[in-house]
Amino acid sequence: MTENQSKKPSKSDRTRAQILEAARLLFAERGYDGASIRDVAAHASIDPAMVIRYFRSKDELFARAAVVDLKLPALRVIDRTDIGKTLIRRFLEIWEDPANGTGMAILLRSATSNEFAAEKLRDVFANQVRPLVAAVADPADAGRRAGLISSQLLGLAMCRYLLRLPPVVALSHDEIIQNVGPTLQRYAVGEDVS
Amino acid sequence: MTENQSKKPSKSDRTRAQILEAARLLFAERGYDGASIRDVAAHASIDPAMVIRYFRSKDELFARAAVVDLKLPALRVIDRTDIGKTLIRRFLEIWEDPANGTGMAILLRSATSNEFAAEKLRDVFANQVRPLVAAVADPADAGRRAGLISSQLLGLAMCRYLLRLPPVVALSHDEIIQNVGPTLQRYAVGEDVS
DNA sequence: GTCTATAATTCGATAGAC
DNA sequence: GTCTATCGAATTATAGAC
Repeated sequence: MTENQSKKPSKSDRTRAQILEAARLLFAERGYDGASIRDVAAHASIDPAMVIRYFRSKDELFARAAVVDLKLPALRVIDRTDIGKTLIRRFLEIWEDPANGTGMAILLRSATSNEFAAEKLRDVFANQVRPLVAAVADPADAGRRAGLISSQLLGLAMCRYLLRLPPVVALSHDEIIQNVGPTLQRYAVGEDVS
Repeated sequence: MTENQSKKPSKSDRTRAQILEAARLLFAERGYDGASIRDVAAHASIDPAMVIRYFRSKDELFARAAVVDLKLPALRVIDRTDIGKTLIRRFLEIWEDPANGTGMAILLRSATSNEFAAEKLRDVFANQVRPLVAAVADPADAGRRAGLISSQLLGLAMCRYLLRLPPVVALSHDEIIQNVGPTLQRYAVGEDVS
């Protein structure tokens, strides 16, 4: 934070990056409790003490690893009549891209048993998903609509990428877009009730 | 298993039931890793050694606690035109009933980081959800349709009961039925693609 | 049937040599 | 900057007294 604001990729930086990469991989695969500092160190081929030296504690390491930027603002200028398909396409891009998909997997894998992860996931909803919905729908309904959209998308992620339910894993991108797109379209801009 | 097939609720049986009830509550709230045998014992007001004596191991205790019977076969004789609303109503009944809701919470809370829980949840899908869908839809499509239905229902459970996303918690039963019902209806018997 | 005492691991984190 | 050695706490599980 003090010295390296421009060029040199010092050895410290590379070691730190290696630790963080190993941590992201293991947290995404096994969750917070299932990935020990010793596991992370072994996967990064360094000593466990180095993990603490660079990140102070396991909690801080997890906090650095659990960073998500869905880059949804780029979707703001879209056609309201196609928002359902646009959302589900972006969802597939995010989850099947190594960087963003890993970030979401880290949060979702631990959110059921780790309050910090749960809070971070609620933050992603409040700061990234809901504002997008508010931009295309009545702001008064945005919370409820964004909640319904999130319920479908988190459930799909659970079944396809974490729980790996065979029939959901087997779905092609086109099948997902054709089936889930209309659901999201209705949740986002369809006529609502009471 | 050997002696008590009829009447007496012996002290053993009562102790065993107390342990199991405490375990179900804590597994549902904190997940497999978060609920220790010591926690369970303390909550049942007995000694930790008793938990092992009655259930042999933590794994076996979890297996006994993670029992789910959704009682979906009772839904088989329903109108195809109303299956969406019927399913979402049954979903709300299950999750907001202390017995069944706790069972599902136990599985879902741990399924992301515990392979046994994940396998049990896949079993519930294969043996309880999918057969119901196969009874009302083309059996050739049953897996895909049941997978889509599960993605919406598990996602709703995650957002409402585990993650507790505020806008989803705030939804009334009627709002959920009105919004999610049509989604499930289309997944169950709507025209499909590719 | 219940509890005390403890074995055997595993974990996160620290101290200090080099 | 990296590693060895280890501490202290928590865990599951066992042995045995009462």
